Amino acid sequence: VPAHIADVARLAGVSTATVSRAMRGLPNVTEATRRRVEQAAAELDYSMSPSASRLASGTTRSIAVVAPFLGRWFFGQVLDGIEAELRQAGYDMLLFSVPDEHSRGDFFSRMPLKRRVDGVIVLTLPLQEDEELQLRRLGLPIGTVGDAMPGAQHVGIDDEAAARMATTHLLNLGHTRIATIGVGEPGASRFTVPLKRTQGFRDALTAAGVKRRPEYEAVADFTVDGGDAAMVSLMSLPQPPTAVFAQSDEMAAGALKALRRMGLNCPDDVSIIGFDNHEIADITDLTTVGQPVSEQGRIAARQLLQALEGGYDDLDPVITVDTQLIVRGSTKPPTTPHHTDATASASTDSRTPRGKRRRGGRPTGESNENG
Amino acid sequence: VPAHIADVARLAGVSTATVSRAMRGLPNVTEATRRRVEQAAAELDYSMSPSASRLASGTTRSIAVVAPFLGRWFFGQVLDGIEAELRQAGYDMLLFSVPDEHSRGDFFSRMPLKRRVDGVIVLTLPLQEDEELQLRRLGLPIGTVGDAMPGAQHVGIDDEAAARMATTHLLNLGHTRIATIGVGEPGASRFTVPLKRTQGFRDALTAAGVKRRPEYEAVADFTVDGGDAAMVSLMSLPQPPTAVFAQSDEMAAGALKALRRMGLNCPDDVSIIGFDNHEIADITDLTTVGQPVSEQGRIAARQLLQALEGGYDDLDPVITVDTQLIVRGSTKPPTTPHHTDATASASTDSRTPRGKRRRGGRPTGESNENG
DNA sequence: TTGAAAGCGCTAACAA
DNA sequence: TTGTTAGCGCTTTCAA
Repeated sequence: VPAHIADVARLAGVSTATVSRAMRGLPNVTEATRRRVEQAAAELDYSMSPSASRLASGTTRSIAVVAPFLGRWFFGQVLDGIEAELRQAGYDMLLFSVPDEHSRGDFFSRMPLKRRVDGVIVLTLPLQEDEELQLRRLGLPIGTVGDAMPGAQHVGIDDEAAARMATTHLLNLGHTRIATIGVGEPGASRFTVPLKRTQGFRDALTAAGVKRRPEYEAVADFTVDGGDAAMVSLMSLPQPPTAVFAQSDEMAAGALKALRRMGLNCPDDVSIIGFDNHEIADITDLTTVGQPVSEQGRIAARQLLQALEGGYDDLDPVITVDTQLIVRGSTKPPTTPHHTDATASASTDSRTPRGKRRRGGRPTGESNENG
Repeated sequence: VPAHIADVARLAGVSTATVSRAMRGLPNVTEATRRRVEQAAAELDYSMSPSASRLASGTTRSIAVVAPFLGRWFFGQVLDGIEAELRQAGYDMLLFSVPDEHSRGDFFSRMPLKRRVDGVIVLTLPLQEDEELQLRRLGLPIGTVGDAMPGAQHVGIDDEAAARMATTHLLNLGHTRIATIGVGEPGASRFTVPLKRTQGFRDALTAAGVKRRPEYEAVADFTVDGGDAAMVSLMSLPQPPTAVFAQSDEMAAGALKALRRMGLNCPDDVSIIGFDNHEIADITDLTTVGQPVSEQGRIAARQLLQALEGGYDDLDPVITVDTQLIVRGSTKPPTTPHHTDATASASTDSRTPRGKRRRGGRPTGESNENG
């Protein structure tokens, strides 16, 4: 039999209202009273009933997180960041995953968040217009990570600048036959990440005076297998690329797999640069563009909490975190041609510091300060 | 202004009690009435308040999942399985992560689950005695995945048999200098997985008449870096092993990294077998022991729901799922010695079918049927 | 700063 | 099968 607020009130010699105030740390309670209440609560091993509290207050102190997958590295990292921040603030975290069309349709039609949470964080989920509408009709503050949504708080990276940085790294090594893997299927979804990264890729080529070749832009779905298949088709071209910018480390890993199967070597035959600084990038010695993933989750959570606790106004609608070039063993100058230099240059503006070294003898990194 | 149950009742021309019954699909409602209620609810865009429902019914229709990390592959996979199962049953999933001593102490002392959930699933979290006690005092049904807890439902694999299978694979290739990576620090925690896997490792050696060497049992913490460090120390022995059984794919990946750095080749210089069939195993062409991870989450959730919905009794207290040897390119006979055969044999009992081929030309696999 | 009392929106007995 | 009604355990006015 759990203790009730009335039991605590009785033991502390105050009213239930005072217990409620004291337990929630409201300001209008004497220190002495608060202490007595806390002691009584401890003695009775009291903890309030969230349902009763929620019903009475109309606030849930819960946040929903909606993600397409839970089992992928990126989402796990973001979740970790969100969880840490929410727990610290005493909020509950409800998890919803919408991996396929079915669960997704179900989710958006039934909107199981309805009177359940105070806010929502959406992770890299390209929403249809009507889905967005459904979400917005909840009337809750919404945060997004990785893929922006008009009108919602957003934290992410500058995908275009990061892609330029990756591509420029390859250009600076002397490559000119550079392909990218990850281009979205035309009009397939509203997943904007590949659009932006492809744009950055093209811009870097243009800036370097390298002609864009459509056959060097391979569609893939950000999975290992997708990267594998894309690499196979790239290497089957009459003139295969000497360097590849994979728009995710998972696709890069697939590309490496494909090369191995074809008896080709990276970086001797083809240089590959990935994106994310996934754990497999470290393991496979993959040059990549690092982004602070769980940090983005933490920021998104913090922003949402801030919106809830009053300060809707002084909220940055968009927060952009830095990316960073991490050079490992998967990129090097092409075997034959004109090698210029091994330094990347892909910052958003020309004031970006160059040649920063990371502490502790880890790979050379260059920051891309934006936001 | 959201509609209330009274509004629906009015519109449907019934009482609130009937609305409640109809909406929850209770049996004692006429089809006609139910339809009218549902129409009214749809018309008013009504959805019940979970807090009110919980307060009145005393049941939360929520499950807590407690995990040490959210960002690691294994946990993400399990979560995915749990989430799918819970959502289907209309349960909410609350996530708690306890990555460090601080958050862990906080969690177990404040027990934020108290009146919040109907059941708990604990993922591979080796609990201290008092923590276990705290959990049990909640009086809720508890399920565990990966690391058992006395008195709680459990789903997992037969770690000993699986480790025997892995080790026997190396033995059958002709190796005799076989090390393992992942042995727990003596008495460090109650994390039983490495204990069991090490036991299986030793048993396989003994069964093959190979003498056990203490220096071939390297302590590591199931991370990439831990595997790396362990591999370095193994290869620095006067007589380094020719084959290594890493007790997780992440440690195996670390071992591969270490080898690469030392200028050694896998499998030419050292064979490595991992454990889990993590995505990196596929990527790095690693022979490993596969286990159905998200499936274990799904099963754990299903069991817990079953316990909640009445059938505490006819519940298997322990469910063991099969593991499977997945042979890839990281294991081969040692360069010099006596090669016997390339077939593994590590089943729990002698009736285990042998030499099963997986459909579709994937790597040879052998099932380890237990449970 | 504290207390009294009226809800918050539903569910579960019980009665019909 | 349906309705009536008394809670579920808090929070929040409002008054003191």
